[in-house]
Amino acid sequence: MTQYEHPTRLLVATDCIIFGFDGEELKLLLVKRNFEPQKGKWSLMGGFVNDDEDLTHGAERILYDLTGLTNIYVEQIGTFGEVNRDPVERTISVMFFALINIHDHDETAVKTHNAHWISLKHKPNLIFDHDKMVEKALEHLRYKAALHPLGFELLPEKFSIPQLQKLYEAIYDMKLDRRNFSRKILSTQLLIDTGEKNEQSVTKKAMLYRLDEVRYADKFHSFWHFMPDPVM
Amino acid sequence: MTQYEHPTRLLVATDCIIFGFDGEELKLLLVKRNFEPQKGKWSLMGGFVNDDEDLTHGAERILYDLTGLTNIYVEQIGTFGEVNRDPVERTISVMFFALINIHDHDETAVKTHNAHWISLKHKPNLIFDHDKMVEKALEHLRYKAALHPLGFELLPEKFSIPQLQKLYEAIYDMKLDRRNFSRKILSTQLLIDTGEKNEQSVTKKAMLYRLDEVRYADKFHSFWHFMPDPVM
DNA sequence: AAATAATGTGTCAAAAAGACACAAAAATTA
DNA sequence: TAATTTTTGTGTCTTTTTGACACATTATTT
Repeated sequence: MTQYEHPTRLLVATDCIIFGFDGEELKLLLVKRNFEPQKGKWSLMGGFVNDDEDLTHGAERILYDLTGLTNIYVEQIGTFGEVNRDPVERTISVMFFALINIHDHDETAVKTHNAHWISLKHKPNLIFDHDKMVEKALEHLRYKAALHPLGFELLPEKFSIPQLQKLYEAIYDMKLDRRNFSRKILSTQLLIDTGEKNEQSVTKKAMLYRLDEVRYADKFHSFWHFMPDPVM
Repeated sequence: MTQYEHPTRLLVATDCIIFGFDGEELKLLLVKRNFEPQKGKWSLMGGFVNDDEDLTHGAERILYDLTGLTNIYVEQIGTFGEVNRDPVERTISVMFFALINIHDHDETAVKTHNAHWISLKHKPNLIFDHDKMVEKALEHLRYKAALHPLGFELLPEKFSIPQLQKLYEAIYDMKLDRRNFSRKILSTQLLIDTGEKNEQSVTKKAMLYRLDEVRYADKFHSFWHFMPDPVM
């Protein structure tokens, strides 16, 4: 047997929902399409899966093309396959969720693809079902960041606790108590004091920490019950 | 435009990982294949996605064929698409996770498909990457059942707290304290006392409860931090 | 009638979470 | 230059939740 008898073969694509954080707002890397179909409209970055290519490889290829980065935090978060989701031709799309440190990306590559970092709060409408994809990804981020310490993937190597708090406040769109936040974060023992201070700050300079990589890898899969219950 | 120019179109399948609980053990509904390829071997129930069929519809069709049930708890849990995962021909497989009350299924339909309920602990090796699929599904069940009250989907309409505890002990393969378990379950206020008792029991008959459907729907998405931290 | 097995409920101490206050650092302004 | 403002770091107190454990009840078996 070299082929199944089933008649239907479909286009398979990967679409990447790429999150970044600039210190204030949660952002998405979106593409303003300068090609058909839907030229001029906003969309996620995606591409078709090749014959000889694993799904994850396809996603990593796209992410590398667009950001110049490898070793990105990537997760598959689901597959959309409704018959009419793509008006041109039926396409199955596997969604990948990526978190990057926004300052690390290759700006030239981003420009080449006509991509832009857009604040989630000002996200334009996207083509096809890409809005639903973003929603799914955001839900996943909120779900997972409450249970695992993956927020660090969005921050620079050295960061302060107030910065981390701003990130969590951006993810959940809510205010947190500074003192309880700090206590909870420090109790995880995931942070190592660098001895340095954040010189960019306007007022009191905050202490900079870095992630304890060993402990992070070790504790990543243990639930940490971090955020208060999201009543979804 | 009626077609994209990209050359590669692939077979797309759905595979269903179906869990049931008999009061003692967690079970899987598996198929002993009486067709090629891999005739005689065990596998998950699956099928190719048709031209005019949504992914979820494909999964529900398979589940209905096999169990005679509709309104099953179903979730998409991921997509496997490695180039060589199916030795016959490259196939993308979208996995669906289903929880059913084992006593409700249609035995004739199950027999017709040469399917059997197999205890997870005695699961045989499955074809292709189906073992990895089961592992993924079990991980998902453990993850989700700790956070959402979805265990009830596996129980009959009326059930006792000790029955529920046995289910959780089967899912996590660990013993729980009876008194603390009961307290935590009752504090959710998801259970309604039916006033009846479990007459099948050999010794003291346990009180039977039923799910508060309204509260269940309402609270499903709020995290309930149910199990102790699984140190995965 | 005593022993056994399973069920229902209660107590107590430790840990975690939530609410809140005060002091220190660094820039701004009066 | 001194007071003011903003941001940061740390501590306390109370309430809630958790984990460990004991005892009484029900129904069957010996």
